[in-house]
Amino acid sequence: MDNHGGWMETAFNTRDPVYLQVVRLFKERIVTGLLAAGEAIPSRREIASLLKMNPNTAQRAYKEMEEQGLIVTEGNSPSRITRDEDVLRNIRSELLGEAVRTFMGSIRNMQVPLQEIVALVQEEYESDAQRRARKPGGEGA
Amino acid sequence: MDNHGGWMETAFNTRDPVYLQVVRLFKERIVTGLLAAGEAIPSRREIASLLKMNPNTAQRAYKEMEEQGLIVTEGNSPSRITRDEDVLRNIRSELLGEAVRTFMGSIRNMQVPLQEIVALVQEEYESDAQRRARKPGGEGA
DNA sequence: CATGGTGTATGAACCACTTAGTACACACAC
DNA sequence: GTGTGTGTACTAAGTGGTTCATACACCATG
Repeated sequence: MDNHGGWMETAFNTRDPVYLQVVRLFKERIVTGLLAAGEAIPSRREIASLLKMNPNTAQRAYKEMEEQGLIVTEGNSPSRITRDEDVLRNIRSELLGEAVRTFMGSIRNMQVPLQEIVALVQEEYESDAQRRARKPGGEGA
Repeated sequence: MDNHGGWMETAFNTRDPVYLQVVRLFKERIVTGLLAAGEAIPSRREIASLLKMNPNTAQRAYKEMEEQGLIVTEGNSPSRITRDEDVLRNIRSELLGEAVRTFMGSIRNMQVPLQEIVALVQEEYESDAQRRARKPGGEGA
């Protein structure tokens, strides 16, 4: 594997703090099963190198994950994804719920009929699927 | 009317720039018909006072709207909502499309089935409606 | 013509985040 | 023990964008 576990293909936006985007990145990889409970993750310096960021930013992201109970670190061995199934289970609904609430909140004042919202979501969903089909994307496992 | 046209009831978040939130606020009021084509809007200093912000922030918001063709200003008379129907028509789909794209993009990597997304959206929609029912909210016109 | 309103311009101040630099304790391999 | 890797901690500096403070030109009104 020459893309170092798929970390390279990541693009960050300039709006949100990078360290939070890293946290989100890990959460998404956990949700999709790319990262399993108890699995070792790259060191701070390594992930910083892969993601082309300052090691301190990586450290901040890891610290944040540590505080959220997402990863655990003992001694100076590589940090690992937590084995707490409750925590892991909650990530998905947390991310999903947050996204839905943000979305609905952003259009709350516009009085959009539910039917129209659903239609737009479906439309975008299929449009997404098509984009995915054109570009192979990375489903290696 | 003692709430000065309904401007007072506005709450801003600390995440996004205030001036952009103001722009969005105007767009929403246009979409919902609270602001009509050609209608005069408050002066920079006035809106700043109503919204409790610095006049320069208001100025920046207005400048942004000016550049987007949303409002027009001639001389030192009050700025007005544009009469360009094309522009006005596009605001709704612009806001809506942007929201949907952001939402779907934020959950893209999680491989959530369309069915589940729709269910969550419906759920949040009804939950919203109930919140709205409890608190009268402001539908004065 | 002075006063008070308008829109406009400009530079300083501020703030969160990022980066940089350095340091320390620990552990494993040679 | 030396070297290299790990996690951790702290301070300082830089950066980009937002907001604040102030000033100016214009126009209407009295």
